[in-house]
Amino acid sequence: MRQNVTIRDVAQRAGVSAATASRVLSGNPSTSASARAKVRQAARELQFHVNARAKSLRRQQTDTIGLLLPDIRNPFFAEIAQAAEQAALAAGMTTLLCNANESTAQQDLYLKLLVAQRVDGIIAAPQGDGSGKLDETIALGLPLVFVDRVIEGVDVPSVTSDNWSGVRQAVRHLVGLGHRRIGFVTGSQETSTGRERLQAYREALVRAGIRPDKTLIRYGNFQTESGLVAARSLLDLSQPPTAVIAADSLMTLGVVQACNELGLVIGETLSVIGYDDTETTRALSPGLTVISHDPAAMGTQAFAMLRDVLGGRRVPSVVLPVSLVIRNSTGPVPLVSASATSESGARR
Amino acid sequence: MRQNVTIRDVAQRAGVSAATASRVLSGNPSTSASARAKVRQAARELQFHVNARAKSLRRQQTDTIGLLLPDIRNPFFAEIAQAAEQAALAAGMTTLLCNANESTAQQDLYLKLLVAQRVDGIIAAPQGDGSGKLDETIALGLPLVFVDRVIEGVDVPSVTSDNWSGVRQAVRHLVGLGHRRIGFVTGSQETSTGRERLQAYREALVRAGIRPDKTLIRYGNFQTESGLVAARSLLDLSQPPTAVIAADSLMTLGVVQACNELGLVIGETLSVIGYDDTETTRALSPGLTVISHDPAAMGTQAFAMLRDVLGGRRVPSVVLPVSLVIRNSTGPVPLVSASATSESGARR
DNA sequence: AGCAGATGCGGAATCGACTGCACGACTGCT
DNA sequence: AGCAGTCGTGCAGTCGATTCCGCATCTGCT
Repeated sequence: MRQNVTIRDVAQRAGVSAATASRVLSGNPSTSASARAKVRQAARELQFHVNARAKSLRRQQTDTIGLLLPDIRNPFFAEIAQAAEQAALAAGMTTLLCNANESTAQQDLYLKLLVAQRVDGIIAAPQGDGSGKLDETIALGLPLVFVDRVIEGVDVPSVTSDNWSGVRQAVRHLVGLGHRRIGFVTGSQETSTGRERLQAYREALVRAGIRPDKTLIRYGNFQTESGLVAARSLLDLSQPPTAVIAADSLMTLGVVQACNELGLVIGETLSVIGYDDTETTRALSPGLTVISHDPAAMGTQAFAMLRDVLGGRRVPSVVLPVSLVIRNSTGPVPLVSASATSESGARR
Repeated sequence: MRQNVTIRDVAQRAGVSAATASRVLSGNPSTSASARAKVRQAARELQFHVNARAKSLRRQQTDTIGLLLPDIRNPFFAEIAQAAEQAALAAGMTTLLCNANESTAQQDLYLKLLVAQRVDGIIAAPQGDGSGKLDETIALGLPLVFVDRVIEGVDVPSVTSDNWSGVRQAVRHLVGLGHRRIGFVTGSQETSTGRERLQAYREALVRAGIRPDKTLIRYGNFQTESGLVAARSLLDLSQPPTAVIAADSLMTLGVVQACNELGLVIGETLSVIGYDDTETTRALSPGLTVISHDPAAMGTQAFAMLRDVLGGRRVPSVVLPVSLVIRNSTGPVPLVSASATSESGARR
């Protein structure tokens, strides 16, 4: 049998009661030096590892947080995960990773599981409108912090980044280069980021005196493949856009893949602005102009906020700034538009 | 107070004993239809969520696995994580994510934590030579499965991919194109993959009748930055290689970044072979020739193996095949070598 | 009617650690 | 010497769910 060593065994070997052993091992100061020495030694000899489940049953606190993310394969969320998890570790807390797979159903499944596990709190990049399990969880009073995404209308502190400003800067940059037909590949409208970025795109166009054109908008799902499909479809238009903005890192990759497929020269025949400045985007050539924010900071910050909530403090939401990193994937409008030369030209 | 609803409350409301309530909720067949109905209803009304910690204390089983990976930001490991975690979820098990940060010390910290949490088993991509906590954990008899990486000499089933064959194919491909000065950016020698791939590189060169040249080998740490530094240094040689192989996905990105920086045309002035066929590599242009394996399959397989171990079955290790995906980043040796034109030419 | 066997249920012990309470020993003061 | 206060310790109860054991009831058969 594995791991039967209980605190009682340690106590016995040390010649003290379990109560004393417990006090020594949990650093309770009212213990004698001799008891401390004997218990520590016994624990070492027996390779004692406290049973965290039993402990948390008694203490009514698990030192565990849930981290509910839509997709860990998305480098943006991977960064958040890494940062949050390292911060938790430093605070002596364990992280339960929950990968909702961009599915509200699976998110609900995981929320149930987190409640059952009696995690002390949850950091989530939520999905959906807050109906279902998410509302229930909030009603339960489980400490919760949103990261990146939010649910409108619920009172939960959040760390997000400034989607409006990011997209506005991107559109302004393109307009400044003379673009007027700007395509937009948006993410799931089930998410706040998906909605906000799309809205920001429309608004920024209007401000620039351009009437938003439905045919230039494509709805993706934050996955590479959807970006690829969206871009293909945009570029297949009889009047294709001269620039495309993608609203998330993976979809950005999809757009770039589509350009490569079609042999477009990014930054010349087509301008592209991506989302998230990841190691990937930095490896692309030509360098990608991106809306950049700081997922690691978001993760760290989210954990700090959760600790505050756990500590009973009231914390305000934070919106982190974003910046537009201009590289070589954006340029002036070509004299002849993207695929006018090849396909749609032939179509007339 | 949050979540005080215990099974006793449910039992009371349903007018039965806690024992019966427990039996109903855990699907024990010896319950009457009427008890089932009453208990289920009461549980629903009270929003009862079983306390998983209490349950596992009693059952001596936690339905939780530990997933110990070196770096979740590495897309390769993110894929493994996602696959393993989804498989666990489907089996009704929770995943504790442990990000060792490519550090043996942190790995040990996490192993301690996993033991304290009494996870049922661990899937790990281990680090180091097995001394320290890893050996202790094995000695404890905690079910363990290695994924991607192994520790030599310990008896733990593993899912790995065929590093030897992958690198051999890569070298052969380059030699076939006429390359004889082939640089190699290897990963941490603290890992089995780091060691095997380097060894395989040396061996493949010898087989091809080329004497391995120490000056063409650079030691990275599986991070992008190290690949960048390594590639810069290789390309800065007075006799730079005409081709470079990178031994992991992130370092591959680093190598590509270095080439972009120096303005080298990948596939012409320098041939590059990367590791792992991720969505990133597929977005690069020119398309990257890569040694490809299947992290998702590794993750799924690793979980399946762990279940077998948990079930007391004896499972053999598995080595998954790899393939060389040839794209456009590899080409014949240029007439004038990579930087001979620019730098080293000027140096003479 | 009488009996064996099946079935559903409740009481109580249990998993492992923590902690309130009480007690004995010791110190320092009057 | 006597007393109050401090300190270290152990006993036993508790957290919430599961499960062994035994009892009562019911069914079906002779």
